[in-house]
Amino acid sequence: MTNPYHPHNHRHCIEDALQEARSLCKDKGARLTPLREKVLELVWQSHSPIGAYDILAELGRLEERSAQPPTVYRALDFLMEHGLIHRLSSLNAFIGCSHPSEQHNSCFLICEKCHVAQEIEHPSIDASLKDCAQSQGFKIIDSSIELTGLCPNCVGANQE
Amino acid sequence: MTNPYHPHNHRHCIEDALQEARSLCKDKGARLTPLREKVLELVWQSHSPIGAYDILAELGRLEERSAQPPTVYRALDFLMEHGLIHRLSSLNAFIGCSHPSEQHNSCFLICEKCHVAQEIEHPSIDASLKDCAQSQGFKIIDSSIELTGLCPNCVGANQE
DNA sequence: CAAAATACGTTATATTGTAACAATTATGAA
DNA sequence: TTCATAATTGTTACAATATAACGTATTTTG
Ligand SMILES: [Zn+2]
Ligand SMILES: [Zn+2]
Ligand SMILES: [Zn+2]
Ligand SMILES: [Zn+2]
Repeated sequence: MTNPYHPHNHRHCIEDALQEARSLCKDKGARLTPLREKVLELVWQSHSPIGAYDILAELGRLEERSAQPPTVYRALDFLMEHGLIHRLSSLNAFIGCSHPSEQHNSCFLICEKCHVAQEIEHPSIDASLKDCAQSQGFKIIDSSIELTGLCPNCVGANQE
Repeated sequence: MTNPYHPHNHRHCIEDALQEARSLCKDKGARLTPLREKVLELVWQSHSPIGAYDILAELGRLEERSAQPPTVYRALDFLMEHGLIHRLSSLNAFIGCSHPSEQHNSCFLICEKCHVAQEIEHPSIDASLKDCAQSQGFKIIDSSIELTGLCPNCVGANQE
């Protein structure tokens, strides 16, 4: 998996994500329409979360007739339902899922400076959360784990 | 600490929270004005998160001249700055902090059915998050950990 | 007291997200 | 194919959450 903090040919990230999405949707009989695919591509345009209205603006730049909010939100809903993107509630923004084919609870490290959000997977986090919830008799249905701070690239850099 | 899922005299929760807030603010030289205290009291009116506009409505019911959004948001900002309340970004809502005098990362169990949100603290969660971030070279500044599901009270109850 | 800082009031507006219904397109059975 | 149905998208209007900007009042400090 590509490290989002290092320079890399990001077209590969996009192409891989689109390819995997097509494959997953085909398997599930879900219709990844051109609009939905376009929105997914825009979400993947960087490793930073993007807002719904930014996606809307990008769509507007591309098409002659500009789309309306429900169009974008519906596409985002579809993509979330099928695990292709995640919503970061602390930012009201969306980001591509780095491993949509595996069932997982998402956990993000969000850099305050460069805005890269890395999805991490660490069994110990899942385990400790599950333990803790279980000890309270709480049944987890969904989780939102978002850690904000400084990524390895930015933690050393002097604040300007 | 009172268990929010069990029936209890909630006035005690409110009074304790207000008392501790007064004491903490006094120590820090922070001004817990009547307005800020009133908002804190409204946040503590239950163990469920409350939205800013619900607080606004409550204020409107109580005072003759109804307050405006900035008034409420400023009070909420103050209360957050001093660790007296937390914001649950997955709900766009606010809840009283159960242990404002201790430095901590908040972690919430939010019941989808009864809407009670319990703040939990478990060293193993903090440890695993810190470990995980550290292994990536990421410096955590703030965390938002919100687990949604069914609380012990509701997990057994039949869905109506 | 006067000056400065802080808090609050007020108006307007930005940002994010949905409800409702119409038009279109894809799907699948007859 | 052809019609009926379901799914998707378009469109309008609006709800819900949050903030900018500026003026007024209050508190603090010298
Ligand atoms: Zn990339
Ligand atoms: Zn960074
Ligand atoms: Zn209580
Ligand atoms: Zn419950």
